[in-house]
Parts: sequence; structure tokens; C-alpha cells
Amino acid sequence: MEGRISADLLRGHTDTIVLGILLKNDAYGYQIYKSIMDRTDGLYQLKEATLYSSYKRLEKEACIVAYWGDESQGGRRKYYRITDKGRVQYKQNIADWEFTQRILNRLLKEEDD
Amino acid sequence: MEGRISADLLRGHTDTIVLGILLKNDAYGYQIYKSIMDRTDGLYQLKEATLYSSYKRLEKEACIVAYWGDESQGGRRKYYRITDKGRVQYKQNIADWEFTQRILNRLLKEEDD
DNA sequence: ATAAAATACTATGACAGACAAAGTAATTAT
DNA sequence: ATAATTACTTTGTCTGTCATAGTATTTTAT
Repeated sequence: MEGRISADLLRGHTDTIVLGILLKNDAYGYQIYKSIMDRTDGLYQLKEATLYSSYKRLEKEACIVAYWGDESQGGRRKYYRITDKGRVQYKQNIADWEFTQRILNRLLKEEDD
Repeated sequence: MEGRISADLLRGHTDTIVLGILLKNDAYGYQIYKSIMDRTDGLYQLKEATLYSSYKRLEKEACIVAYWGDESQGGRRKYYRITDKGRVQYKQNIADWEFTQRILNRLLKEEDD
């Protein structure tokens, strides 16, 4: 195990991960990026560009809203806040994911043909 | 839950699913397709074309080899057999997958920031 | 016997999410 | 003063999946 996670194994989860982080607190883009890096010990090396396209997608779907932070103390920071729709979407994604895991386990671990 | 699995949540797993099926017995393309449909009660509606591109990929990587079945009883059937390399790859994929699940659970279910 | 459906395989083009690479600009550390 | 880090963004490429379509044989229904 070389400590890298293939993008394809997590494809489709990026939005859910972002929503999950925003459930707790608003956060700005780079903060979310760093948070994921930290919490996975750098094993999931997703790229900033991937996150930014996720933000754009989630905004378009009205799952998050963006606002500029107070620029007086430090550089510009674009914060994101989860919306009610985003909360619903998050729950749905988690449910879909758990369902998918069951199906996948059925495919990968069953004995009979 | 409307009974459909989004392609993106299983993207990257197709090859592993195919290898997993071939672990037990050789099988021909359409048989593998039907097997997946049956074993998931049609909930995972992956397309034949997706499987055929998986076969092509796996052949190219020497994880499977193809041979034509006995055409005397019925139409042409292209069988696939898993290779030693394919078996190794399968185990690696499963390990990667379990590892990825841990990381994903860490991202989606942890409390602290 | 004939038509319809299922079996079985294949090719082509489009789509979308992730990535690579690069860039801008401010702040902080050396 | 310089380098490193923070912070955000854009453009083009890659790849797995899907939509669509097609060919041909075999089985089932009428």
C-alpha cells in the first residue's frame, strides 16, 4: 500500500465530503482543502482544482452559498455555507452511499454464482 | 430510494467486479452482464458497453485472457479467464478499496474538525 | 411457419468528474 | 529582501461510463 488513493475510487464523493465538512461550520475553500489533507494524513491527495469545481457545482445546485469574509485581517477568503437543500442532499448522498456499499459487497464477497 | 445506483459511486470498481466473478469460473461477456444484473436485482444498471470496455482494458493489462467457446451448441461466446496477474490485481483492488473505505468513513463520520 | 424477443457481441461519439499545470496576489517566515 | 505559504482561479486533458446504434444468431410466442 503506497498510501495514495485512486481518484476513481472516490469519484462522486467529493461533493458529499465538502457538504459533510460544512455541516459543522462555514469554511473557506483553502480551509476545506487543508482540512481534508489533515484528516486523511495526506493519503487522499485530491487537488484544489477538484474542490473548486465541486464548490461551483454545489453552488449551482444551491446546496451551498458563498460569501466573502472580512478582508481586514488577512487576504481574501471565500466562505461557504451549507443550505437546507444541501443538508437534504447530504443525507441523501450518505443513504445512497450506504446502499451502494451493500450492493458492492454483495457483488464482491458473495460465494455462489 | 428509487433503486438506481449512480455510476459515479461505483466508478473504478467495474474491473474489480469482473475479476471477482472470474475468480470462480471462466465466463463469457453476456453471462457476466446477466450475472451482475441478477445478483443486484437490477439495482446496479451498468451497461453492456461499460463491461466490454472493462474486458478490453483487463485484456490489455493481461489480467484476463479471452478465447472463443465451442460454437457447435449455440451462438458465438467469447469466454474470459482470469490470469495470475489478474488474481494479484484483484487482491490489490480489494485492499485499496478497503483502505479507501476507511479514509472515506473518517472523512464522512468523524466529529471533530 | 413466422414474428418477436432474447441472446451475444461490437463500435462510435459524448459527457462529466478529476487531474495537471499554470497563474495571480496577498501574507508570513527567514 | 526573498522564499514559502496562504488563497483563489482558469484552461486543457484524461478516462470510465453511457447513449446509441448496429450485426447476427437462437429461442419463444403466436
